[in-house]
Amino acid sequence: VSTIRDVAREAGVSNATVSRVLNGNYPVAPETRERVLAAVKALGYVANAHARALIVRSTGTIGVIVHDIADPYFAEILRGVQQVCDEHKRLLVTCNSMREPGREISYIEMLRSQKVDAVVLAGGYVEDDEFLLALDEEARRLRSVGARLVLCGDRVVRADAVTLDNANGANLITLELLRAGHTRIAHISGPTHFSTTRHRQAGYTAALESYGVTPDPSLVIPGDFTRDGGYAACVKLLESGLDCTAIFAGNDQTAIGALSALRDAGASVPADMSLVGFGDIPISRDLSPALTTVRIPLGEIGRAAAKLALSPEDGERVVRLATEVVIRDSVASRRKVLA
Amino acid sequence: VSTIRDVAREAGVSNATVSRVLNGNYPVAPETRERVLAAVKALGYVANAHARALIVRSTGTIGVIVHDIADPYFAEILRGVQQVCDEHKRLLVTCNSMREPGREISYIEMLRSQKVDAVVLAGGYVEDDEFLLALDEEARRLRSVGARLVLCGDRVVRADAVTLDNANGANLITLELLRAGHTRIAHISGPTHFSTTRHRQAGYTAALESYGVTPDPSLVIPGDFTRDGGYAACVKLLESGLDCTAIFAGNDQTAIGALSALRDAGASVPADMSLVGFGDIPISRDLSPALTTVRIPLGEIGRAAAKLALSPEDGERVVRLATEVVIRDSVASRRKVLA
DNA sequence: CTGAAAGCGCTAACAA
DNA sequence: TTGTTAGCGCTTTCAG
Repeated sequence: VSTIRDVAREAGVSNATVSRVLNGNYPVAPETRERVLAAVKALGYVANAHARALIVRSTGTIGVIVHDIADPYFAEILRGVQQVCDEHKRLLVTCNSMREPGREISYIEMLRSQKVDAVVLAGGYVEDDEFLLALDEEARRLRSVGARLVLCGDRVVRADAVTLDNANGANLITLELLRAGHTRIAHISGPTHFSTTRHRQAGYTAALESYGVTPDPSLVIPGDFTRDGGYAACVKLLESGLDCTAIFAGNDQTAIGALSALRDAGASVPADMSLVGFGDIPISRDLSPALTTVRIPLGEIGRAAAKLALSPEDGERVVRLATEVVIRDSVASRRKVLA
Repeated sequence: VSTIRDVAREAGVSNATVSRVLNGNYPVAPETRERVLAAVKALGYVANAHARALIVRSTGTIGVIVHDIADPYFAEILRGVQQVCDEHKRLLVTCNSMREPGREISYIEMLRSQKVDAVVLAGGYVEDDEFLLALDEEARRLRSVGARLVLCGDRVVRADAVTLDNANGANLITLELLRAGHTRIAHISGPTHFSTTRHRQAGYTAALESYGVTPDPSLVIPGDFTRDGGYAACVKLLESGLDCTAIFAGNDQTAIGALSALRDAGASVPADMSLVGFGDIPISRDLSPALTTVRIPLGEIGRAAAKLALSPEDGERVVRLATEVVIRDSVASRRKVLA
């Protein structure tokens, strides 16, 4: 429990001198400097970050709120954020909202009380007026103390953002299925009220229409972006007896669940059923069959978000990241079958 | 940027009264209370956590250091820690050491300056004297300010710990392979100098010997506990032309890499090669074939560690968690083949 | 180059 | 029940 005073006494100087040595932003005699450093090491002294934060404007801390830390999607984003934070010697505070919008607001408030330099909100946002209003208000308050809110995904309120063209990605991957000759394509969607869910479904529908196939509402099964949700949705799809030859899962976790459901049902992928996902989380390539999916530059999202969070200039910047289809082995061509 | 004084002025009371309303640990007239609460809401006031931390003993924050946030192994532990922290309304600060011991020490120091109530060190520890000495010193310092260090894995220094019988788990899974008739069993191990690596390898060797098969050093290939490391090690194993019928991967990530290497080499699992892992991360059951592995109660480790971190009573407590073999589809019986 | 002193925003005695 | 006041440990003018 040693304070700056203890170090000062040990080194035979004033506490102001110790402070100057530690912060290195002021001239100090080399010899004095040595003595102070020796005292610091001897006592294992580290400055009280809170006392410091009371004075200095920046705490060097940034907060990030994710839906679920153990979901590879967020884990990869988080790793990107961490990377940039480490490079800049910033501390990262992680919070799990478990997909509860109310908790996200509470966390922002908590982070605000911690005087973080910025908060990164990673993940889809529920499209609910009350939530959006509260979020906007928090963004405003953060701004009023020189801090920032950075959104990842869709820019639902006025704030810095790293965005993704979810609709386009969904369009492209659906087109891939269409091009392979599939017309009865099921879609396991995400949680309702999430902008991500809506955009991906929109891209799917648009692709269908652009190919002249009328979207069949009974082919879109609600999911929740989790592995178990994907499994359950796929079981439901199979039991319903709906005839489809391909499934577009709303995200990779959902695809993983669907893949296992298919396997458990004795259906072979892609021979009996083609399957695609969205996200390209690392495990996708190691699945059997390796998953054809939409690549989201997850790490890049995190890095870009962290850079926005750390750069002091204000003004609602938007970084737009591209998605691309990555073809692997989970789609079979129906043309060949027909030929 | 409103302070407690602004709220006090707005409500027409003193700052002490505001403090009492907010902390709710002192009698305040209901009518006054209402006025204060109204002012708080109107101003969007949240107390400055740092000013508070300067006075109150506990900051309600706990820090956790993991090797890699995006590794499912640590992500699951982290989720457990988060869960308990949420239940107790504690803030969690997450740090990534990227497997660098030096960085772990730096992080503990940083967390100490943040006056966290405890730091949880999740993951294997390098068995290096300098590191261990530094770690022990940090544990002592943490203790001296009423904080705690909680270890997950092996109890390498005097501190609270959640331990795991790695040797036993490795022994059991190797026995499983032996029982299926395999005698030429390769082992892809972990990073050198990690206690976890050593213990798992020891369990493997012991199992072999208990079955009367002499361990062949050329069958243990160094790995690094990552997917790519597992892939590379497996390729090396295949190229070396060593005859083995089964592989015990040091952890599941390694097994995933090995599985892909095997697939890419055209070898079928388990028909051509049996494969087992260690950890039972969630994805293990979704692999093809589903992976036979050693189950580690990852979430439970996190929860137990968090509980130790939050419980004030001191005194180097050790929570011992059990591992168990979970049989899935990646091991083939060689007896049948011979029969 | 170094020291003395003010004060960051809050809580906790101590008074009233 | 409420207000006044003394710090928590640090940084930062302002003197010297």
